[in-house]
Amino acid sequence: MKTRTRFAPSPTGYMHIGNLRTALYEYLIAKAQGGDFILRIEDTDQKRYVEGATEIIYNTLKTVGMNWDEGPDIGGNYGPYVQSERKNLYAPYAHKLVELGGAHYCFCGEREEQVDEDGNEIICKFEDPCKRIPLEEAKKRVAAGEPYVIRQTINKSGKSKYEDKVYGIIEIDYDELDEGVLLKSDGFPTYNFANVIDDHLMEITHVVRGNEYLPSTPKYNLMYDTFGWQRPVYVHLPTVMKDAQHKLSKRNGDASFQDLVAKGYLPEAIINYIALLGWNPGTEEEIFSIAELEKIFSVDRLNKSPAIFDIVKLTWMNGIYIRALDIAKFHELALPYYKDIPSHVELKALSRALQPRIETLAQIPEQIDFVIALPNYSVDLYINKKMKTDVEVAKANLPEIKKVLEAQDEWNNESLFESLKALAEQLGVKNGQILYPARIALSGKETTPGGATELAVILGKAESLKRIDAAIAKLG
RNA sequence: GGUCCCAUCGUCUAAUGGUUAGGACAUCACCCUUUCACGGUGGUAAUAUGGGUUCGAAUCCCGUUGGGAUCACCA
Repeated sequence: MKTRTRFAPSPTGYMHIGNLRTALYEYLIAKAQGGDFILRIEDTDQKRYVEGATEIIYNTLKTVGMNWDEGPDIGGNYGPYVQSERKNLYAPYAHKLVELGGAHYCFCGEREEQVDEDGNEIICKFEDPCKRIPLEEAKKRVAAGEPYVIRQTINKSGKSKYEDKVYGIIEIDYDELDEGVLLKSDGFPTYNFANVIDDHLMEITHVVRGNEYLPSTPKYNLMYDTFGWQRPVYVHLPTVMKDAQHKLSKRNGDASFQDLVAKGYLPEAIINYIALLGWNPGTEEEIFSIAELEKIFSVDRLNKSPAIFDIVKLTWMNGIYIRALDIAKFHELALPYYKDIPSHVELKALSRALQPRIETLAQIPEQIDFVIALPNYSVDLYINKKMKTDVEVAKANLPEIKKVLEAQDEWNNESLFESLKALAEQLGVKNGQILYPARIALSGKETTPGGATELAVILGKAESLKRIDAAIAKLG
């Protein structure tokens, strides 16, 4: 049988990292076995629907290259792929389940507050009195227009048992399972019901989801069994944590995929990083494209313990991806961060200097502020022990540097470096005693993206000479 | 609280009864060097805890501790 997995998000807002990782594993499980990856929108809770949320889901999946084989926008043989459009499909199954004894009509009405301590009000959930109403009578009340919901009936005792691909055998006592609502009074199914019906009708072979569903899975199995349907293979995933105590969640303002992209992280790096959060290839390699992951992914190597999302390691990995970019591509990505740059600046040279030095694109502005305007720096910057240079050295050498630069025709890194090195030799001083003061004069900063000659190329000849002049004046 | 799940360096993880417990990030030191990076070399750093089983346990079993999940007409 062809492997089919689905990503079934609710359109409730941004795509957070845990969600994206779940989608990724669903995608990879399907693709590793030559199967299909289906996108299904679960919008049965009308109250939580957020406008534009489905577009975010589409865009995110497309950006990272997780192309779905069937979905709301492209259709498929198992549509529709939006649960609200499937609304009329669920009720008949719910009524059928009642006939089969797996569910019952419940007229308890909505409970405002449930009483915990010795109150009798929570009995509806575990031992619903409505399930003792004779079916014929219940049907009459339904036909008469009395409001009702359909609840799951759990009459079994003993232990339920199933196998999960990650966690192994899970046994839960039937007494622990609540008789939850399957069909709401508004006629919509709950997740508990809709996912079973849809996964069956869409012939989903592997149900992949967060491990918060581990305890409720026996309820779904009961339904599969009652309908006489084959249970799917279960793959429950450990949680992605923010720290040892807290789950990563959008509500707490934790980074979403789009937040990370906005902060200058590359989608490829994000995918690579989250693939390794709870899974490993069994080798010591860490850098994988999604296409490579499709080839080597296997559920056997999925981990069961929760993993903490480490932005520091993601940042390192992002740096790897940035450095691997060809310079034209990097330049294109960097361009939006080049704001307020004067026209004399050589942007290509700037990109070349930046690429090996940054780990996220968002680090660009802090690196290039000196290009926009020379900071009002302290002359103490000219003091550097290792370079054997100080204010006096700068004062003596800067006018010589100026002469060389003025005479320089070929304004590129190699030629400039050769010329200044020659100057050092001619003056009988160390390279650093020329290059260090030059760099400070050009940038006014202690650390810069590149050495003196690289900065000169970035700034251009006119601006460079202007800054050297300013430095000479400053030193007095 | 009941139930379920989890537990190797600070973090992500490898080692499916026998390894000097390996790698990566971070961190520290050194090298390279035209500042800073990049790159290179090396160091610090872990089997939560107590019992078993076994010739031998990170690995299997039980308890303890710690953490997470779940118990909605949310998904």
